[in-house]
Formats: sequence, structure tokens, C-alpha cells
Amino acid sequence: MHDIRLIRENPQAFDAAMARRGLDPLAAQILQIDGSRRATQTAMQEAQARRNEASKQVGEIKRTGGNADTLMAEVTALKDKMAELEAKEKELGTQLDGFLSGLPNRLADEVPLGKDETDNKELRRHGTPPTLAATKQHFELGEELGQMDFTNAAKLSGARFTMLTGQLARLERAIGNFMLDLHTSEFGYTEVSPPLMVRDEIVYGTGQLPKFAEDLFRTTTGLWLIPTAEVPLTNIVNGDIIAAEKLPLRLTARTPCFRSEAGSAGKDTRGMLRQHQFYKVELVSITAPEESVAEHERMTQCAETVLKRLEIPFRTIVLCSGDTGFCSTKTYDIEAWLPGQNAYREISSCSNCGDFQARRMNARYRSAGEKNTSFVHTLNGSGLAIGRCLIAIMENFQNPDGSVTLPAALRPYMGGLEKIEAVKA
RNA sequence: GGAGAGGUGGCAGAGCGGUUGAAUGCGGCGGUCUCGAAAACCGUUGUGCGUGCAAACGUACCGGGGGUUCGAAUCCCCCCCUCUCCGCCA
Repeated sequence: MHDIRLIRENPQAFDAAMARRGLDPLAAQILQIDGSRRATQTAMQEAQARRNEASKQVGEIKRTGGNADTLMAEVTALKDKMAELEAKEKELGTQLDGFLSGLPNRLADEVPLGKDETDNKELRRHGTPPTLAATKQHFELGEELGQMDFTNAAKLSGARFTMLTGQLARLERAIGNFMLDLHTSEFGYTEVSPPLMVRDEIVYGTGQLPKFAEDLFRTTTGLWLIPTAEVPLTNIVNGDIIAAEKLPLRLTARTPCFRSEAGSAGKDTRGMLRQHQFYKVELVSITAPEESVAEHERMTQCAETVLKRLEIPFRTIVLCSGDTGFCSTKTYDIEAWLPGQNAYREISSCSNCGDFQARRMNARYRSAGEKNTSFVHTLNGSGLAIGRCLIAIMENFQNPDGSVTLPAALRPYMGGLEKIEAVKA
């Protein structure tokens, strides 16, 4: 959500910022609605002031036993006008909010201009893609291992579901545990096990509503299944005023994520790269405004460390203006090397949302002794997507016989197992 | 799912149709006292929005939304949430 005052103060700057998002100038239209809303509000408040004054007089006259009929009639007459002004004010307010809540965040200055993912800029690489005798994709490996079952998943639930069994199922659990342990014990994140179903206003707070409702699943009771733990973790501060000394808040959670994947029909249909349901370890930070840029770098490092420990080659990119998400001022994607696809694929996305979500959530902080509050900054990042991490491990550590060697960091979580091999038929 | 109780300022807790943005206590801030501190005492202490250069003024807010009334924290309706008991259940 944008600050209407900033738009009033500098409409040209606002239009320039939105232009970087590929939007036509909007400030004039917004300010026109804003202006007439304020004029209506002033008129309404003047009428209310008169009503309050007259009503007070009525009370006094009645107490002394006088006749207040004239004044009462005046207020009655005022009511129609007031109702009208109130309705108009509300309508203009709704219009303005609807307008503003549908606009994406301003981008950080250094975000490169670009149209789509082809204009993203690579920042750094780590590790060397392995030279493999034979290269199979994860779903070939998984099915040969007899532990990745798309047939039964489809029987149970249709397309875009996977069922893991045996050591692969355990590996999924091990990866999540490994990531949570790393973030909590080495990076100071607090583990959270949040609700997976949330209310309208919560999904609004992190910006998925109103614009992206079709990407989400909704229960018959009107709750939304979370598309990422970013939603419950960030909204923990919804409506709160936090003491400055408690910042930054660093939270992590491993949760299932539910996504309708509307609009991605035909994309990544094979395998478990793009599913309606997947596990992810999420990182969320709530910071003071001046800390968020440094926190963004730190968070990205935390996510990169996971891949370093797992010995998976990756690269880190900064998304261009056209590819940066709705709420974000700046986003780093980390892409893991997938030998089966001979490409780097997204496995983490770390965003600094500035005060954009905080405004929607009305999440503020107060410094000790200060009277005023300010909006916090919010950041979120995957640390990492578990399903995609499993794929990366399988493809990078595959052996010619179809078995998968486990990276050393995961073996303690696998009961010392060094290699996943095919189950006996 | 059934029955009941309740949601008021940072917290606790009064108020139940008019001068109540809201008693009182705690906490916070400022001061007196003190070498300093504690205690005591005095004063002060909500937020959003609008108008205004400012001082200031106005307005809204007692879970949320409607309604009754000249006037609503107070009366009525709907919704949400919390708690207690019963039922069911991982």
C-alpha cells in the first residue's frame, strides 16, 4: 500500500516510480479522487459539528424544562444531508483504497530495468556443475528408485501432486529438519509452527489479496490455505506496535504451501518441480526501516548457506523491474543447478518489501521514550523450497546405476545413510 | 454442535441515554524531597483523519458492521473473537 501523502507531495516522483513498473501515469487520477474525498469529509465534519453543538443545547434546554422543538427539527433536517455526505465519503474512500491496494510497490533504485526474466542480472555463482556419466531428470531417477510415485498421486489428487515413499520421503523430512536447525542454531531465527489456514485480512496484509485471489485455495469456511509461510509469519505483527529493542524479529517455519498454479498450465508439467502442494522452509524478518537493506543481504546469505552446506552449485540473481513481485522493492533469486534440465532453476526468492506490507497490516514500532510510531519493514525469503532442493540433490548426486549419494550434511538426518538405492521389486 | 459469560485507554477495571475521550488503580513521563536512590507528594500521559504556515480547531474511534434517537461506550439487530461447562474428536 502506498502512502497517499507521498503521492500528494510529489506526484511526478510517484508516476516515475510506477513507470518503472510499466504503468501509465496515475497520480492525477488518484489525487482527483483524494481531493474530492477530502472535500466531502470536511463538509461532513462541519455538519457533524453543527449536530453535536445543537444536540448539546437540546440537552441543556430539556434539563431546565424548556422547549427544544426548533433545534430538534434542525438536526433532523441535517440528517439527510449528513447521510448523503457520509455515503459519498465512504464510496470515495473505498474507491481510493481499491485503487491504491492494487498498485505494486516502488522498486529500489538499483533494480535493473527489464521486461521479464530474461533481463534479470546474475550477481554471483558458487560451485561447479558436476560432470555426469549419464544425466537423468529427477522423475526418472525417482521412479527407478521406486520411491517417487506419480501414478498414485494422480489417482488420489490429480495432476501436480507427487507421492514420495521410503528413503525419498525421509529425505524430504531430513532436508526440512536440516534447514530449520541451521537457521535456528546458527542464524538466530525462531522456529514457528503456524496455522496453515488464514483469514481474508491476513492474506490482504501480505498482498496476495485482493489482486491474486485466483492463485490461492479457499476452504468452504472462507479461510485461505497459505501459499507460503510468509503469510502467517509476517502477519504475526499485524496491527501491532512493537518495542524497537525487540527488532529485528527473525522467524522461520517449515510448512506445506498450497498454490492453484492458475496460469501456469503446461509449464513444468512433468515431475515435482511445480506442484499444488509442496514443503518450504521460510525466513521472515521484521526490522526497523534503516536495517532492512542489510537484513536483505543477510537473509540471502542464510539461504545461500543451505546450498553451500548441501554442496549444490547455484547462482544468485537480482530480478529486473519486470520480474520483481508485487510487494517487493528488490528481490534476489537463488537458482540451483539442475543437471537434468541443464539449467539453473529457482530454489529461493528473497525480497525486501520495505513498508509496503506493514502499511497494509498497520504494523508499527516505537523507540523507547518516543511518542511517535513508524511502520516496520518486512522481508521474506525461502530458505529453501524443500521439494526443489530434493530434486537438486537427486540430480546433482546421481550415480550411473541410478542411486543417489547423500551430501554429508544430511547423513545425520538420515540415520547415517550414505546413498539412496532402488527398492527391491 | 448445545448452554452460558464476556470483549472499554499500555495493563487492570468503573461507567449502562446528555457536560464521558471516558472515574479509579497500576505503569510511563516531568517535578519536589535526597549526596544519590527508594518511598511519599505534585503535575502530566491514547490514536487516526481533516482544515491550517503555525498556534490551534474540528471530527471519528469503548471488538467489527448496521439501526433507534435531537443526542449512543450505554438501547436494538447481525457478525467476529475470547473464556467456562456439556457433547464429539486427532
